[in-house]
Amino acid sequence: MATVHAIPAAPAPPRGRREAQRDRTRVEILSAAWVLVRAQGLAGLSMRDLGEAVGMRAQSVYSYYPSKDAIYDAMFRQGYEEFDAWIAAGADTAALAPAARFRHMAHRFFDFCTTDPVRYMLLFQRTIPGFEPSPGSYAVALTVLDELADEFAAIGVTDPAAIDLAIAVFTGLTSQQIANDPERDRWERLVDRAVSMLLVDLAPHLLDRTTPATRGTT
Amino acid sequence: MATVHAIPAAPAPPRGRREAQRDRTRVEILSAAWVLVRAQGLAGLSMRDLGEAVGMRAQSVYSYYPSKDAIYDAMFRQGYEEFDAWIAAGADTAALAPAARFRHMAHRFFDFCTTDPVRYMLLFQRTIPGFEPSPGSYAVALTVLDELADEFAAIGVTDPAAIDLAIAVFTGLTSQQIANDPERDRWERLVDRAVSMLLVDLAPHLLDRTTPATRGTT
DNA sequence: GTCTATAATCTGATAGAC
DNA sequence: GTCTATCAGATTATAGAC
Repeated sequence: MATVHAIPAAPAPPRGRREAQRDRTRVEILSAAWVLVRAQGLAGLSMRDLGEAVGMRAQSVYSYYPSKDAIYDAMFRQGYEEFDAWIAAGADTAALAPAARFRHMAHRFFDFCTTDPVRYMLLFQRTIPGFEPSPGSYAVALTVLDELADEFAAIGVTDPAAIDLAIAVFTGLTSQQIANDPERDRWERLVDRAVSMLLVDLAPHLLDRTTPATRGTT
Repeated sequence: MATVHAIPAAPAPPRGRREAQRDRTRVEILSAAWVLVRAQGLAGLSMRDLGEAVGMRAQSVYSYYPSKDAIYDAMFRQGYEEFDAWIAAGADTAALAPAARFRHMAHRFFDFCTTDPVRYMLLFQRTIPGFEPSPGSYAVALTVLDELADEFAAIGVTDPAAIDLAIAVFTGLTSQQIANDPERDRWERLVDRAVSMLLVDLAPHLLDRTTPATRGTT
């Protein structure tokens, strides 16, 4: 219902102390929402608990977010902004050879997902009942995924199907790890092997020199 | 902890008409639960709706299942029994060459999952709030997964890590398909490519027919 | 075996006082 | 901006009549 003109990842700077305080509270609420959701599951978030967690009545939360879905939406957006930051943080691997860089990226992606399974579910699965991201937040998601595609391009992989395949492989490993062995590393140990396997298929030119093809090293 | 001797998939036969009718009603309730869950999501199941769907009051459902979790548990078990039947139905591919059989199996697995996304979530993801399968149902799941491992063994793949990797790849493709492109085939089209890729890694001997095998024989 | 009645609790959300 | 009060409903589950 509200005007959804907000351009992705471009929050207007607060205009005064009032607005600054308000933004701070919004951030605090969002942060509390993440804590609750990690403890009770994505669908288990309730406005009551959320209010209590920030020292308010549930009703007061509505002064900051107009609905529960708006909170999910803000979490979705924030999650993708974190994913964006994650991508940017990988820039320091630009010096690595493409194959090594790909391997590095794979491990980092796996870590990004498994360190916060709930965030992973919110961003990459459709597990939440009636929630659909707003156009604005979805636009952020698409932008970030485009940047991920750029990362693939940087190591010479531009075929969209190849990128889909690679992402599917890593999300598959991730979700198996989260669902079936959350405390250990049964699938994490397969990341290297998956990388080698993928390289053969989608970037064989990267292997034409000295082919290390290490398997199973952690 | 409990005696896990209970042999999966061996319900005692009903002892009389009374019990037969009761079992029929239980089946009817379960079937209605699947319908509801497909429409409203796994977590959206309510006893009210379920009762209404079978022409009862919600309270009467408790005469057949002692709790909502018991219904989830029965669905979990039934899902794995269907998966078991799915495996058995693949026996007619025994005549195929191993690589072709593997390919066939991959496509069938993808179909099994995508034709009922909710079942897929219940069986292979941990998306449901507070539900844990009972020891009995979990034993069924383990048995069926063992049979799946036997299928891999039949085409010469016995390394547990290799099986984990293959399953992760196919569940990854599946869940991407379900979450991001439910009406079309963006990831389904990648199944063949994934199969080829996997074969190179985990069963190269199946591809060595035309080249001098210098890797050593079995 | 199904019902009515109801407990006990949770939910998201709104109105309006201060 | 936070509160009280409250709506209007949902939920699972139990007790006991018939």
